[in-house]
Amino acid sequence: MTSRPFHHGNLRAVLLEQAEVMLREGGVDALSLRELARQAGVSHGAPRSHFIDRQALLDALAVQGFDRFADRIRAALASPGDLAERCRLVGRAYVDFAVDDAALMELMFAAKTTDPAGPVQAAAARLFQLFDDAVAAATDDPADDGARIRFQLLFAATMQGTATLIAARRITRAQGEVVVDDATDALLSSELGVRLLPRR
Amino acid sequence: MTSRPFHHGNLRAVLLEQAEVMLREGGVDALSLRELARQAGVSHGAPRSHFIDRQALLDALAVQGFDRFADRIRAALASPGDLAERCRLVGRAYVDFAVDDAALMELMFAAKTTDPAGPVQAAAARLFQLFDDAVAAATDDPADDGARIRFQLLFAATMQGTATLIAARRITRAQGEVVVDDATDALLSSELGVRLLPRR
DNA sequence: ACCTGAACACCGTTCAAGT
DNA sequence: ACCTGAACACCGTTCAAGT
Repeated sequence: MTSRPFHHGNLRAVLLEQAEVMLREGGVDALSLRELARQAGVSHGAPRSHFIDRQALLDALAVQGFDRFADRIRAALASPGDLAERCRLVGRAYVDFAVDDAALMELMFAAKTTDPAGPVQAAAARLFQLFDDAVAAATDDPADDGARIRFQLLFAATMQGTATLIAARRITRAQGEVVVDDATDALLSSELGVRLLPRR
Repeated sequence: MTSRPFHHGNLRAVLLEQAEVMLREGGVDALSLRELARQAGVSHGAPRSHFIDRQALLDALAVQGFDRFADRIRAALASPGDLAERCRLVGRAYVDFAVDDAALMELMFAAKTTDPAGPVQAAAARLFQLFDDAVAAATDDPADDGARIRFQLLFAATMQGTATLIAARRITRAQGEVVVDDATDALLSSELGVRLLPRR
């Protein structure tokens, strides 16, 4: 209702905000620069001043997405409870985000942005660093880098895959929660899990 | 070099074949009906006789993809070796397919086709039925449907996620193989795995 | 520095018409 | 049944010009 606060300084922010809405409503395909410009009340050439092309806007959305994702994971990691319980919570936060923002998630993990030095890959690295730190803090053997990486990759892969199966409607959300719990149990009781985190 | 064998009966097949090439080379975005028609030497309206719209062609590609995927999994399941070894092979076949045909895989698991009675979901069901049959054949407790489903979902999720992480260039292919092996070990030695497959 | 507006080349989709 | 070709509405991108 409130008319957009003018389009002087903040067109970039307005475009990003509206883009996220369009993304959630119609997926990547529904995201059009011209439509975005129309909604913002500017000419179709205006976005060019802030995003060199469509991919640049998608990249910016991906960076935002990774940062927001990281916030959720951080919150789950900081929750009370023992290690297994916190693992489950992180897993659910992972899957919840990936399912609720499925189109954004697709964007984040689409390999369009292959540049390893780019801001998207950097934002992704910040997210995955959280897992690394969390496992490092919980382990009895902080020096065992190899096992730590293997453990967290296995964890991330399982959650990522669970989210994909839900998004593809191969399984329901409820089934997804069971998978998360089963995965947590299997991981913590595996050779790798016991080596890193003997507590329990 | 060989001029297309005319476009009488087989335009549909020609379009699909060429579409798969374009898909592999440039991703979904690079797939244009008009370009496809141009390559086939027909007018831009011709594809309409075989695919009602672009999505219909994408769906047909997805169905083909699931069937080809199923062939690979079947081959891995039929290979010699003990259960753990066959699990690893299936996992690698899963990840290999998903990485080599990343764009096709994206198409297959994109939720565009939400219709549960559609041919895409049916083709997907045929694939996942293979996992179900394989676990059922290997288990000592064929009646435990719940555990079987949970086990195979956990397996599929892990492989799917591993493939996504590789495609997103978060991990290398070599790291992916380690994840597959670790996942196999963790799954088979988990409570769920031991319940179903006590051998070993 | 930011935005406008015309221009260009490319789409998907529809549909009457041909064979 | 299958294909043509014009028509329509929509894109992304470029770029000179304005402020």
